[in-house]
Amino acid sequence: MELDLFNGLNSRQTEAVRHTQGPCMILAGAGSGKTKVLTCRIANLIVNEGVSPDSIMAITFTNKAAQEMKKRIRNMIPGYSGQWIQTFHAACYKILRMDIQHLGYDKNFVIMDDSDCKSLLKSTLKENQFYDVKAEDLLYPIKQMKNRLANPEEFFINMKLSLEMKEKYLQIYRAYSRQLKEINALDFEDLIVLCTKLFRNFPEVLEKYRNWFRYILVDEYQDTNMSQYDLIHCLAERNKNLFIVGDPDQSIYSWRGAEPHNIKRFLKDYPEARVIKLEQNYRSTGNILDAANHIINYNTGREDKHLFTDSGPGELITCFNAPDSFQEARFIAENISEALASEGCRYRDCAIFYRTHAQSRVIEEALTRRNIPYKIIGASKFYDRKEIKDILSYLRLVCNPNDILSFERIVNMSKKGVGRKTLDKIRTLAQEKALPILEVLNFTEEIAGLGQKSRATLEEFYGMLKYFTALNDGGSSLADLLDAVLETTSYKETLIKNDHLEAEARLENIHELRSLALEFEQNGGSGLEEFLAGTVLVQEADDVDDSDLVFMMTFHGAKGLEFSHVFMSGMEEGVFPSYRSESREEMEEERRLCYVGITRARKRLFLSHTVTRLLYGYERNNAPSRFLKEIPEGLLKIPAQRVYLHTPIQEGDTVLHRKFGPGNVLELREDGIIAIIDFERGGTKMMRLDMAPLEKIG
DNA sequence: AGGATTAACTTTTTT
DNA sequence: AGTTAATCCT
Repeated sequence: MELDLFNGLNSRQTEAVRHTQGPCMILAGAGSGKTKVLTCRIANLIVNEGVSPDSIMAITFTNKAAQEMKKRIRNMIPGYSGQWIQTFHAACYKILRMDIQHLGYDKNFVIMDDSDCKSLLKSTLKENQFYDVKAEDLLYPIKQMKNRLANPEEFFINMKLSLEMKEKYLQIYRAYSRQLKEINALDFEDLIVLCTKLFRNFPEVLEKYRNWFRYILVDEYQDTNMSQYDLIHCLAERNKNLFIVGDPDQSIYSWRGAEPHNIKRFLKDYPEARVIKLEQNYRSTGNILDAANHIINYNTGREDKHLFTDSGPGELITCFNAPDSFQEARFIAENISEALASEGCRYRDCAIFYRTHAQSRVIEEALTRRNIPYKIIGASKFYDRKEIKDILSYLRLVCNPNDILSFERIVNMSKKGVGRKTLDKIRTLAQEKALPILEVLNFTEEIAGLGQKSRATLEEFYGMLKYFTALNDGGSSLADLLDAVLETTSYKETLIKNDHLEAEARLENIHELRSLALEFEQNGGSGLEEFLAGTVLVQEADDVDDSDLVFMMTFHGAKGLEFSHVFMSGMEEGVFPSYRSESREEMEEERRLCYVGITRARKRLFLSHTVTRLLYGYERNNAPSRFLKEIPEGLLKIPAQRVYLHTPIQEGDTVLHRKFGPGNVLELREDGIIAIIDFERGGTKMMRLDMAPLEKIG
């Protein structure tokens, strides 16, 4: 019996889903149903072609995309495990957990996130007394070097720096690598790079995985970097069952090491590859699509690709020029209210995009004034939060007594008395004795010049960690372990004492961490190592969910999402495109970012720009974005200039003035810009409603 | 050792 | 403007 996977697919999609053997590249335009194609193809392979489910590997960039794929396939094939539908990093983690010993690492390695790496670099710089090098200056080149699988010597020598600096960089890089290895830690890049090393240097290991992964699919191929390309190529080059999906026009991460060129490289490496273009868009109205097509056509050297839709032109695109960013924000708020009232949409159908997070504050304020609920996506990540990092540091130290970063983070937390000097002594002793940093605390009497107070703190800390370690070794659950940590450290009490304002939110986060631990174990996860790896690999920020709120995010954060009403704010030269994008390549990436933004919209698109904007403490007069001029005028509708008020005010309303207190609105003049108000304190005044600090209270 | 002040920045951040 | 890191001061 053939599962009907082809119902509702167009001919191109069907061709893609039916593709079974050999290399294939799908050029999938925005909203053309690429996830459908990916999931249906996997289902087709399993159900109709008899392929074993676990011999299929599907790689994504985000956990969200991986989850979504698993979910959709499970809808077609109940009980499907999808254990190799993973992000690049998670898949590599799984492989390395099985085979990293070939490379001389321990199986229980830990993963360091970027802030950990930065701290590590900082301490390395200090040790070497390189005061003229900043950790950030090194972090990016090191990542870039690893992403490109470059030779360190060559890479640093080719940097545009003085010879002395190049040598310093190389020296720090070596010290950094040594230290990572010493504490049995891998950074994000290592996960990929070490996997390729494993495959290249140990043919029998590669053979095992090649036999395992008979079919490989890669999503968002335009975002792969060189090491990721190499990884996939290693696995696929023999049987060539490689199915890649990508859209060069949505490549917006080249600044992070992605090489969109990999799409062309794929065709060189697999000249026999079948290429299928998905150009029919099922998301946006004709006008929106038209605008997107016009803009992206300004980029050079594009593959010929033109999105079309069967749906009608729809509404025109609204383009508003606001006097300042405050009125731009009110324009957005008012149009959201209007859409809710007259078009029957919900808050969650609306999204506001901006180029930088700094732009969100003014908009938030306007939404709050109108009582519009909103949620900011992607601003602060859960596992980046201080309280979470603190608590996790205890667990990490239980796992890995070498974890010097976690140690330094928490050793001075509950009881004070350990500062820079003492830490230096501990570090030195650890080196002398070649002991893990934690175990040095067993020898506090050997630390010269240690005060009574410091010693007491250290000994208590050591006892605490031994207790946690015993709990973990005794097989206690993660939730119990977390409770023990919270209890013994009095973390909550300290939090409330020191941090009245944010304590509640922080406590909530700690609670959430406990839930995550419970969930991890309920889903069959086991072991502190794997849980901790998950906390690094799943950097989940606040996510678009089922709640009925307006979503606010950067253009980058909008990729992969869709909303019926989209507001693109700050469409100004210097803001979007960013003033930092100077070269043609950078400008074209900004344009692709704009293309991504526009193609998120289903029904209505609102573009706005301002005459003057307050940004970084200065008022700036920005010209309208070049992207606005790239949209044919016929697609645009320019609303009449009007003043957007904090709150719509009518005659007879009661208002509250910041200085004069409550008052009654007697009369409105000049189309409602000017009001005559009778204040209880201060008498009758005439004021401009767009300037005055007024709130409507009745 | 730890709080207080000042200087230095500020694009985007899938893992 | 607003945040964060580095430095100074007690």
